[in-house]
Amino acid sequence: MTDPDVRASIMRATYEALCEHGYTELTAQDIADRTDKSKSLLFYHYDSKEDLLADFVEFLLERFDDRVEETRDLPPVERLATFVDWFLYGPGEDDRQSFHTAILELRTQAPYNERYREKLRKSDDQLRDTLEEILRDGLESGEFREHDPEETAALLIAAFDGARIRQLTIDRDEYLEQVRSATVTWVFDDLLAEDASFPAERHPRTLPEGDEENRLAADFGTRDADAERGEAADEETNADNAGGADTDETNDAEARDGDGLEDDEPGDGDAGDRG
Amino acid sequence: MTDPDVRASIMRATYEALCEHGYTELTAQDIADRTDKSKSLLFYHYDSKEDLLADFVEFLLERFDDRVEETRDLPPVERLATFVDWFLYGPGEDDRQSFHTAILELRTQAPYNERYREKLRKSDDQLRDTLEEILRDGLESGEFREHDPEETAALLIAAFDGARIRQLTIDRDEYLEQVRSATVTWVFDDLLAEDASFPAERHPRTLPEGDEENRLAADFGTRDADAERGEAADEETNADNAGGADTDETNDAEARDGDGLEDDEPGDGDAGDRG
DNA sequence: CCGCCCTGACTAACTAGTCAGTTAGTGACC
DNA sequence: GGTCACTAACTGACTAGTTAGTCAGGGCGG
Repeated sequence: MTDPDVRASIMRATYEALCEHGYTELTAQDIADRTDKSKSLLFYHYDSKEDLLADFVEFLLERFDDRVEETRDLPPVERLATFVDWFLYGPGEDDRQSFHTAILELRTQAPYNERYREKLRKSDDQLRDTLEEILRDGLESGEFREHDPEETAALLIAAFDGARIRQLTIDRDEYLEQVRSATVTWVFDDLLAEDASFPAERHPRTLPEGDEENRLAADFGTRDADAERGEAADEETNADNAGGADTDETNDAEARDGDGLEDDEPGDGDAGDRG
Repeated sequence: MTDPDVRASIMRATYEALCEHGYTELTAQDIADRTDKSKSLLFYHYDSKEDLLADFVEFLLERFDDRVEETRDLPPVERLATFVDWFLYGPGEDDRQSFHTAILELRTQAPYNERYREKLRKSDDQLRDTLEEILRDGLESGEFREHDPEETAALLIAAFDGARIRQLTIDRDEYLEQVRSATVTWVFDDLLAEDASFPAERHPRTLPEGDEENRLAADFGTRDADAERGEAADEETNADNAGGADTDETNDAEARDGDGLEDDEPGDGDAGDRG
């Protein structure tokens, strides 16, 4: 993979395909269909589908890094609140939902796939380091009471991840609000010194405009592409650009500055290859 | 499915096959191979593979119900401690691990599969009801301080589920201990009235004998079957009883009283069918 | 004319589900 | 006690559909 534009275009196509089909039903053809190139080209650039998906996870990590960087200047309490909101957004943002559903499927393959596992571990490191950094900063500045940042970080990540997973898988939206509320009660209110109280959600459940919920889609041009594509799609066995996703110039520009892919909360993995 | 013995035998085979292959790589043949019957019979008893798996989840729920019932007499604090241990067992119990890994894969299919989603929701109800009951009992008896049992239950389930998932997927065992410890610090220590302190883990990380970790396997005869089976297995395309799992009399007896399948912490689901 | 990007057509492997037919059991009737 | 009718349980062989990955070659810029 030499050309970064080609990569960006494949990554975008992969993102869209994942949203529409989920991970297990994702085929190489699905990805190619969202490109103006053929399926064969995917195997020209990548040795296997797994290879491609692993690169996609890598791509996600780069994005996540950038997002974390943006918050570095905020005071600990604000940063912590932002962190919470990354996880406990929505519900009601369909593209994000279906994307995270797909990523969750991918995560559950990690125990059987060392490549995925490795990437997801890296992601877990990033996430935990970030959160621990926030907590330590708060300790140093005296905004937070004495506590064990490592354990607390583990608890928060596990709780938020668990809430999201249950919301996605059993469609129980109440987990998001309840876990947020319980976390504030049991953890944040104690964490903060006497007078302070933990700030409320940034993007409240009722979004002011259709603004925030379009970020992801907009960054990747998903919505537009969907609209344009409409029917047309495919007639039998042609993998050509019927579903062409974008005009070529906007392609790399968009992909480069839009930040897409909210949180990616990596999973983890274990075990060896299957029998 | 009229004959309960046949069902039990299929359930056992499904359990074993799931442990060995995981959910996504599970084939009808894999299940049949762990039976002394043919693959065709599975489709005689069930309309589809999905049908069979849905029944398997149902089967799991029945088991879980029984387990919950067993703890009903314990005082709230004890029950709560037992509950924690159900989730945060191990690591190091390989059969449980691989089983839960497989079930996690199944859970992530729930967003695309109404049948699974429905069953998993039922399981979620059971779990939450149980935990809320424990918390309310503790409130009534004065053992627990004032709090919101619903929110607290959501937090605990999400945190434990999240910890387990991260342990399974990225193979980060530390989540189990850290989340347990953080939960005791932030939640249980506050929950309990002044003097009391939350009891330690029942089956400590270093198991006294090889006793507890064999429960699951023993109940289903996994270990023995594995050992007996050894090589032999299959030569080309015969689905006969080369891997016969048990002598026929022991079959139903075992399946009937052994309780197998520890916790099953159901996930949830959403969305519609795939495109 | 070389080498890179790219493609359509193909295949090899796999697997859910079907189907025509066999076997074993049960009861009824002589 | 024999045999006939009927049925539920069961099977091996087969099919239809799917999809990752290959390959021989086309075009084109330098």
